[in-house]
Amino acid sequence: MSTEGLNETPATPETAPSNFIRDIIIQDNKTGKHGGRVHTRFPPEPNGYLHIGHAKSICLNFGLAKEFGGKCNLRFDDTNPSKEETEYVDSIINDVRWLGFDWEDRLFYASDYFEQLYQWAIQLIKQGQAYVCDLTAEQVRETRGTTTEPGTESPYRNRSIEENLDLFQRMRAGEFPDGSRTLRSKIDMASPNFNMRDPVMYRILRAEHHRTGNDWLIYPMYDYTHGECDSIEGITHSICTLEFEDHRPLYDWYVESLGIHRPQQIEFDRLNLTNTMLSKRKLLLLVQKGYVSGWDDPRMPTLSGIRRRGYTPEALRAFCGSIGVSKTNGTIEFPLLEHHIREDLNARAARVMAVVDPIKVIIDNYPDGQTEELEAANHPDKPEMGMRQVPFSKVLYIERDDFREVPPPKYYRLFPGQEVRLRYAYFIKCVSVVKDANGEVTEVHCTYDPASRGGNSPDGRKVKSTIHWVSAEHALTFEARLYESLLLEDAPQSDDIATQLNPTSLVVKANAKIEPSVKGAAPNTHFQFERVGYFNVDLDSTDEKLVCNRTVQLKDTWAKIAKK
RNA sequence: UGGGAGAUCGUUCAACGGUAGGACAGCAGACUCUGACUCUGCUUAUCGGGGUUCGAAUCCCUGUCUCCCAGCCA
Repeated sequence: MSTEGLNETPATPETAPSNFIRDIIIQDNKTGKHGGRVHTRFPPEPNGYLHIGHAKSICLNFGLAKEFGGKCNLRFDDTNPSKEETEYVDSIINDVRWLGFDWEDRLFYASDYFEQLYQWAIQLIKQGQAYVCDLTAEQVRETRGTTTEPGTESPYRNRSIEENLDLFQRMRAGEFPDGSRTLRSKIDMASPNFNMRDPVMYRILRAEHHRTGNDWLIYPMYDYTHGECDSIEGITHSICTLEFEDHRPLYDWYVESLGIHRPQQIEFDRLNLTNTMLSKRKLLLLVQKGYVSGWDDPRMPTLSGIRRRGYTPEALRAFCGSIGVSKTNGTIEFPLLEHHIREDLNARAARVMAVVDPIKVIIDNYPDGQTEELEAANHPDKPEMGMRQVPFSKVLYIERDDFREVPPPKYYRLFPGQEVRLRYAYFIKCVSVVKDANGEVTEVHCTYDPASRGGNSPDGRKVKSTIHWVSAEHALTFEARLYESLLLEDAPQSDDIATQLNPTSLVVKANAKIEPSVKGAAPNTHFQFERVGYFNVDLDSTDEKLVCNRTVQLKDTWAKIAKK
């Protein structure tokens, strides 16, 4: 059986209300501000893997472009070679594509523009708006001033244009050691906005760049780079997160000073999720310190992690559409994400019976050695997904949690004297139990009602509960990986990640049992294990050993009742 | 105690001077061969104080609280 190639279900933007950025675009189109054009971009730095926070930005940028008949570029903001790697570039390309977006032939790199940026820097020098500064990093910091005091001007601020041109050219040529000089913009050391206090445009940095190799010894800073890249690409709306609000005056200063196309920077709030780390720096730490198996560990909030966990692009897009866009600094509750993956998988995932924590059930009055095939629906609401045969025999496994020797109040499942239905099979009644030396129940003995074959009794008798099962003889043994949040609930925010980790974020059930129909299912096939949760086949699966990840549990009303 | 940006149900997004609405969560019920799904119902909000107005979440003033900014990171 296979659910390969789950049908594409369209994201539902029409269910999402408008947002302030959409309103700005509508207004701009009305006034003809950008000639009715909409051109956005998603500009990650290739210094880590994309996470679900990036998904919000991706959906926003590509989504807006699509909605307004515009374009969206993918551009790598690769101006700091010391942190960037090709591995990250590749993963980002893969992840954006997986999410379902297409930049066509518009894949760019800030490094594509290094020469142009250099020429523009010369222009600013010639315009008297940039100068080479010999101050050390520490001196620059000391002279920057404070929130209440203005900074002091660099003694090198008034060098002649000729000297600046010469020095800058020699910076590029490699005549000076790393960190010894910078090119700075000549703006206003007394500005209340620190970004305007003669910001650094270029630093000397001998580091191999993942694309330009050792061609450059000087690298442009983000602020000097971003607006110009947007400008070159004809970006109309440059959408970024809130922390860049203070940078907007500088963004504008560069494109205006250069006299080039001026895109419009708009800031929105970055995604925060309860109980979830969404900082590249901390995620890198988790990987480096080995707290997770890698960037694609299914507990990671990276796109590669949640993909491996079994989240679908459709669910992610629906989630991103549902959370809205604003400037409020909020935190989305994780259950909203879970709602969207359940909604998607409920509609599409094939049903299957699997027992994660097995306990043996023996049907005393069932003939020894007999096997029969029972018919089961692959999806309760989708007959077109077909039926399958599930083998039944005398010895079965059921979920340990579906049997209690002493039932708590409102417990509908199996206990001595109680009759339940085995899904698609028979009514069974518990008659006795066998225990080991420790008093643990090892076997539950039942009798079945042959007249109830298929799951209904001709006498109209009702049972309170239907439970899932597998035939011991026919079941496949598999490894179920049960995930919980990587972080402890209410973990205090701190850099000491170790103390915040949930010790049960991964529980491996090596002896889980599943019906034989799943044999050979391809990696990342999604299933609903009935009454347990949504699972997908993990990459670690082999022909000999099936490994499944629990994507998310089914909602569990019983768990709530039991708690009370 | 400088500058920038915010504040609407528990959470989040809407309402753009004219009935405060949706989603998630929660609660109660119906249905059910998944205690799932689905369906029904319910609870709960305009940060405080002033003003303008026939009418204010929306405009004005004022106070409070939260977030961001002093990398040669992005």
